[in-house]
Amino acid sequence: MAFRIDETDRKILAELQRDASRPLEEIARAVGSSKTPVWNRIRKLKEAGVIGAQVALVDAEALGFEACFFVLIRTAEHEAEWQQKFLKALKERPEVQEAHRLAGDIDYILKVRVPNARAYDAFYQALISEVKIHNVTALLSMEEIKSTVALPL
Amino acid sequence: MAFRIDETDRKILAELQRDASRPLEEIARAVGSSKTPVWNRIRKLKEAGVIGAQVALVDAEALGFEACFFVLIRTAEHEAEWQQKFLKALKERPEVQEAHRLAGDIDYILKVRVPNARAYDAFYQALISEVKIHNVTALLSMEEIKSTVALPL
DNA sequence: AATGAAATCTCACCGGC
DNA sequence: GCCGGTGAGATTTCATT
Repeated sequence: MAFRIDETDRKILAELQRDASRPLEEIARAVGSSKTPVWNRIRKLKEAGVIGAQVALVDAEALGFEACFFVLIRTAEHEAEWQQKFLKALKERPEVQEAHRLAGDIDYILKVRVPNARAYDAFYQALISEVKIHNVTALLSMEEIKSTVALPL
Repeated sequence: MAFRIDETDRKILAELQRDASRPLEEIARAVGSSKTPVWNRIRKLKEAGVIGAQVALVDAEALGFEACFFVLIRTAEHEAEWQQKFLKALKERPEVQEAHRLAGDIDYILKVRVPNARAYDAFYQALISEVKIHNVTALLSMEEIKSTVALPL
């Protein structure tokens, strides 16, 4: 199911991951080709779902989202019904930017972005009132050293 | 320093975080305004750095990036020189999508995206040979339940 | 099949009101 | 804040390799 990518596709994706707002002609020049072939490749990559949405990145700090937590979750429950409810809760809460189910000791990790510690506590209280959770550890970020959505192509 | 945002700005940012490829007129309609005022607001938000780059989101799975690790790091070293070297290493490695310095017991958390477990091991070996690290725990993601860059505006 | 020229059409951007 | 003009650039077609 992994989409077949050649070197030119790879370069195009790398460019679009960096800055998708530039004119097609500039992208084409950057990858050493020209408009039409690059445009056709981009179209195919979009059709195949390799390229998804095109979004504007917004500065969290500038808007006062000063707190970022990584939340490690252990649960006693492993029934399908409980999991359904838990996943639904995560997907519905916009402060959850990432949620992964893990292998091993810890069952889930979340990345939660909120204005301040108080807002995190509100989130936490709401979550544990919705679903039963065995053990929670919150790691508070002091400094965002690096943050990118770009894949290492 | 937090930029002053009103309700209309908030709606505009929410739209641009969802899909920045739509024509200005559509954005304007979605936020209940019209082209000129929306355009002026977007310009100001860009000048203020609230809106950063515009990027294409690329599907990691479709390109064979099947493995995602969260790496918890404890270190004995806390001197400036060591930290410099460590941060530099993280910033230079493209497989590190996120890196945060933490408060508390664990010093750093990384999010590392690689094609497979072998590639993670290569990354890990390279990292610990560059800088001395006291203790590392890798959490392997089995399932990406949610992943968004959008802030909960 | 891939390219590049060229034609058309959409829309960002900037003026007047 | 609305309206409309202008030109850049996206999208399509076509001739060429």
